[in-house]
Amino acid sequence: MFQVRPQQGPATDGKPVLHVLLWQRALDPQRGRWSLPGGRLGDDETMTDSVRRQLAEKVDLRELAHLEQLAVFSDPDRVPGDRTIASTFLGLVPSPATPELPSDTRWHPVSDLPPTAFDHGPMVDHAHNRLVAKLSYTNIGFALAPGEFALSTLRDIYSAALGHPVDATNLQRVLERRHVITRTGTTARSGRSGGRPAALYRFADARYRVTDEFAALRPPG
Amino acid sequence: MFQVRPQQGPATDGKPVLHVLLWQRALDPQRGRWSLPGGRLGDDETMTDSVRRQLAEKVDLRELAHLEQLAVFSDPDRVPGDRTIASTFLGLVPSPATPELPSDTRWHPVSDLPPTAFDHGPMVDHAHNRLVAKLSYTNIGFALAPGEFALSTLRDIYSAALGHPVDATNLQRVLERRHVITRTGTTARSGRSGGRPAALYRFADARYRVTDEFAALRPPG
DNA sequence: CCAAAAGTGTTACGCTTACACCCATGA
DNA sequence: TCATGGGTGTAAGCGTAACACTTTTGG
Repeated sequence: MFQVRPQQGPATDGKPVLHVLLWQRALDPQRGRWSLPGGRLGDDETMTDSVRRQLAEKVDLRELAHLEQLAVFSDPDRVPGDRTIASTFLGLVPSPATPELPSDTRWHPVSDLPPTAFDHGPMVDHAHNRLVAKLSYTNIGFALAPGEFALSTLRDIYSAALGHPVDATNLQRVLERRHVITRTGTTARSGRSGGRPAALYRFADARYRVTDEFAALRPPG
Repeated sequence: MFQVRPQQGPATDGKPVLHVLLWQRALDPQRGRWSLPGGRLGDDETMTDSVRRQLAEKVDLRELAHLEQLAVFSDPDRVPGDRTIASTFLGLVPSPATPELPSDTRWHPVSDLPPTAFDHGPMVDHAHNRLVAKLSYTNIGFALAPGEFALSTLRDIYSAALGHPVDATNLQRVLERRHVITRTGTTARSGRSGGRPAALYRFADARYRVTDEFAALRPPG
């Protein structure tokens, strides 16, 4: 479960950074290490249903804008004890939301993960890679962005999720040409330091769609 | 399991076409329909091990040049009876090989599938889509091509797998620039109808590699 | 009037497709 | 020498990144 949120800590400038939701294990094995939310699959539920059920214990599911199956981790020794197979999912939470969290649960910057349990570190890496790729050729950004937003906000979100700077100008034209975002017609008020008020946009669809099979958002340089 | 092989049948010109290996069910449920090879996962085997074990019953595994996990199908009603979850794999067999097959097993053109069992039709579609995508940005072609080949042969293979015409000239330059293929230095003899002898190439690596994250092989037009 | 932020116009570049033209061989 | 297939050179198209310049607001 990923969300772009302001960087924590006193000495930081609150710049938006991609975070992942982790949960600290209270019991052995691997007590104290951080895990992805999850659990066992019930006999009569879809995997998706199961994931939603597991996540409901951690956050308010109304915040979940996208949920999608990713890879399966099936090494027989990936966890001690009985053999278990983990099917990972990509969940996305839009940016301004601040779901209440249980005390054992916390958002962590993906670029600075705490010690992770089992194979959950590689799982996060893999999911992040998929997110980066999908930002290029789908409209998946809708699940990270607010309902309406200024382009500079969207740039910050893409930049955080992709892990490299993004030019707002070019992002606008790319996403408009693909009909991924449209202007609402309204404009935001300008901030206290002045500046021209920004036009507001929204995503054209609130459902996952492949918009351009061969598109790319490249890092600068 | 995919392979590019000459089109079957009397009235065809033997043009290479992408085929998938299917197996005809002898027993109910769905007797007579065609299935992907597979079976249950043992307690102490990796999924990959399990797949290799299942496939060994159908073909000589030395022919298998690539094997990779794809999506999981987990709808509780996808098969009757006990709830089962299917994890699909992409297997590739190089082109000139002609593995011996059991009598209930046959190669079928992916563009003309027989009635398939359960959800195996969508599974084949999905695997084909992944193959097409990966031909663009990885060296996965090595697993469909012979050890050495003329460029026109490789063009036929790519064309069959992608499902659209491919220009041999451009394929050469694209794959050479990415260091996916290299010249062997030798040349093939020209066919009985004359023509300039073709230079022979081989794939630089015989292992799966992402060669260019943002590359594309587009259909003409 | 100045600083700050947003938006526009334009150029440059990389990668891919398209296609006309030249090369080598067998009959 | 002609037909056939292989190979080279080159141009065109498209999409994206880069960046200078203009517009609109607040102090």
